[in-house]
Amino acid sequence: MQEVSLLAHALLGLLHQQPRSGYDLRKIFANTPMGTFSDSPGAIYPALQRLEKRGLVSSRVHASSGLRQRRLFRPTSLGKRAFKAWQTRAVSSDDVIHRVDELMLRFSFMDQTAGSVQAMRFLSALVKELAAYIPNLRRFLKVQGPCMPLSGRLALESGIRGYETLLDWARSARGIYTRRKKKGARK
Amino acid sequence: MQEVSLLAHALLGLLHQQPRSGYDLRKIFANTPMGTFSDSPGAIYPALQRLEKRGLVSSRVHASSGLRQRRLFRPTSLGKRAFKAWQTRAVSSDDVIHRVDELMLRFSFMDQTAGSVQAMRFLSALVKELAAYIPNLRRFLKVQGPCMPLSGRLALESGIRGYETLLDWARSARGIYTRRKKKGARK
DNA sequence: AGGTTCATGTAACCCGTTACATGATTTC
DNA sequence: GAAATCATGTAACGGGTTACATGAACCT
Repeated sequence: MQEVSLLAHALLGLLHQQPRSGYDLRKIFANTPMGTFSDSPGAIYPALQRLEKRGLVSSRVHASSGLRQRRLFRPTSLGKRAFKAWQTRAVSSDDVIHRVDELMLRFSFMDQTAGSVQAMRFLSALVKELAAYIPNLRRFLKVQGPCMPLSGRLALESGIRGYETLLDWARSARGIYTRRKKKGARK
Repeated sequence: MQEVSLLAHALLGLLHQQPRSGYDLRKIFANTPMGTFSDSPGAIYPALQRLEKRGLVSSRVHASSGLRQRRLFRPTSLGKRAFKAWQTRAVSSDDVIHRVDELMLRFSFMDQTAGSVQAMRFLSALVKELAAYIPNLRRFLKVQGPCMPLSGRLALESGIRGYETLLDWARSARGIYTRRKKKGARK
């Protein structure tokens, strides 16, 4: 699949849950914690058009029973495959350094579309990369900190704590999947 | 000041520390934790040109003693004023929801350019907005969590923990400034 | 009848990405 | 003298932002 924007992946993920219109998607971005994405029509409608042009979603106008007409989108089988391929890509150190948002989006829809085995694999890879990266940041802070201004040092400390929190989260999330799997096997 | 991109603000902040060339700035983005910004020449050189066109930075070619020529940039007085105005803007709930990165960048250079009083003001406002916002997220998780897929719920939990970590950090950072100020006053 | 919400679009602009280009200087 | 690094740029492309536009259905 040709590269598709982060917003487009968010749309594709949401369409995996159920068919939705552009307006539905806008409301999600406007009213839920997924609101880190833009809810502007100028972002969403063109993104949906591009997805359709690339054959990743299909749409049909619904004008059911006196309601306003809505164009409902759903992923095609190509779209489903492409989405899963994107989700299950290897987690690189570059992802951790430059694209944490994308990683979290990939995980958000993981067990619906790729399954819990993939989710665990993902979390393990994330733990590994974070555990490798955080010491570099700590080392940088230790070496460079003394010659940095206070606010700069504190800002860096904030970033590091964010990564540490993410690492804690990833470990506990992995634990949840592990316990869940054992319980499933015991049945 | 007309709106200027986040990257441009990062450049302007770094130029407040000392005059630098485009290449210097690229190296900073390539080799330090400020690497969330792009180090590509196609981003940085045009951004510097725009800053110069708007009168926020000035540049002069240095060809000192057998070295390669470097174009050194420094903020103009207009640039300094604009940067400080940007840093000391009120912290809105919208900033906390959609532009945390920008908030952290604003803080990163705070005590060099706006002073520690502004830094404390900023941290207090940040604490206030975060303390107001986080319960909304917790509430959403409690209400919507049960009907969300596991990975979605966990992703949201991760986001909330990130905000909680940021709140903890902001409180402790404020404490550091407060103690520092008292100590300064005692002298 | 008039205002609000639903619902879908378009167009200009800005700017970051990617890739390419160029030449000088240092290093081996 | 070849390779790597220093140093600065340009051009095509993609896509998000902002603002505007349109009309149907619903509410009062």
